[in-house]
Amino acid sequence: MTSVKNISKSAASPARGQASPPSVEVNDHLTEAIELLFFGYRDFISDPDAILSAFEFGRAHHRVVHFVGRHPGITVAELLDILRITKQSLARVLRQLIERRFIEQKTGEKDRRQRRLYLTPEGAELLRRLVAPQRDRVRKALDAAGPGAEDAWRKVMLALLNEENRPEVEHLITRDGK
Amino acid sequence: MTSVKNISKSAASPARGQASPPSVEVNDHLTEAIELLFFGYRDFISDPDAILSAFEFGRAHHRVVHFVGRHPGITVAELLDILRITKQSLARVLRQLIERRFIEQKTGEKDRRQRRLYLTPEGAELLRRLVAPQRDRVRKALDAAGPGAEDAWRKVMLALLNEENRPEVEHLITRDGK
DNA sequence: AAAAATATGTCAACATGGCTGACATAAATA
DNA sequence: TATTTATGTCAGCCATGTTGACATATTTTT
Repeated sequence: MTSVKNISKSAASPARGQASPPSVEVNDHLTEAIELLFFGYRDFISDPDAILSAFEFGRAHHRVVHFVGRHPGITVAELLDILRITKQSLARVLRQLIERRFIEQKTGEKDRRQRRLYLTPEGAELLRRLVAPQRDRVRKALDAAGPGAEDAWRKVMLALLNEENRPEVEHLITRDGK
Repeated sequence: MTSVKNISKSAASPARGQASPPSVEVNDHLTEAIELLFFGYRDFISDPDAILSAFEFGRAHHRVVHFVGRHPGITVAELLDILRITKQSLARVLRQLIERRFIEQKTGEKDRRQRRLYLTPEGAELLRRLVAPQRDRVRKALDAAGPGAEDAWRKVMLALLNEENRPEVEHLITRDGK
């Protein structure tokens, strides 16, 4: 039996590193921050995966369900703008979500070319289950970091965005209806 | 000519949302934080992609180059622990990086079964180019958020980690040599 | 010394979710 | 009426994850 099996160790033990000190990379706070983002995001998206696999869905489905839940009646074009993927990529997961009745389409009232997207009750329930562990995680992290940390954290996260995306994202996350 | 082309809009205009107010999702600070992570990470990894594509490399290569650069002499098993992928997945990108002389292997001195990994000068140069925009981005974000924001941000990011990974990551990002 | 465990590599097949290109339809707009 | 827009769809490609099986060299255990 091989020791390094075909699985990534479930709770990876610390790399028992004999690795010698770095050559090219300096160990400054910036590099540490880069890795915090990498590891933080990795863990952040880990919770929903187990839930999704029970439905035979993937992260792509998660994203669609999330943003349709946040923006009921969103059009396909708007969703594409948020996700930054092609309509063909979206179509694949969207079709599955519609077939399995997690999302429904309604023809736009003003513009009947549009297919406005809504969560069904099942879709809303799925979203609740997906979002719960992420909310927990964020709440605990903000609590643990102490009062005032939230403001600073948000400022940094917003400032990480590409300049040109900042207005959009500020609008999206506050969802002030436009 | 279709209006929603086969490309994700380069600098997506704000979703010109007629979307009605949310039903299931409450618009609290936690949900906003979740989306900040999503959008923040999305932009954060966007810079290196252009550079990588010029080399016909992908994000998988980036991750390998990054962690080999940070931990010269790292073993394959250790790298697998960090990346949490299978050795078959790693093998594919590692082979390419070795063939094209961005990474080299040296048989372990103590344990001759090990293949310790090092960046070649070309690999180190590639890493520098990949990391530069990310460092810039983080530095600007921390500056923009004002003094003291860095500490709070780091605390939150660390607290976002799975409990069991926290010691490992703290060790990795500070790389205090074990 | 022989047996077992470990570190690594490799082949083959498959799944997910990106991508491009081409084309189709219905509805709105010029 | 002609064009543009919003959406959908087919076909195929690519990157990067997965599992399972097996091979080789080396170290460790018995």
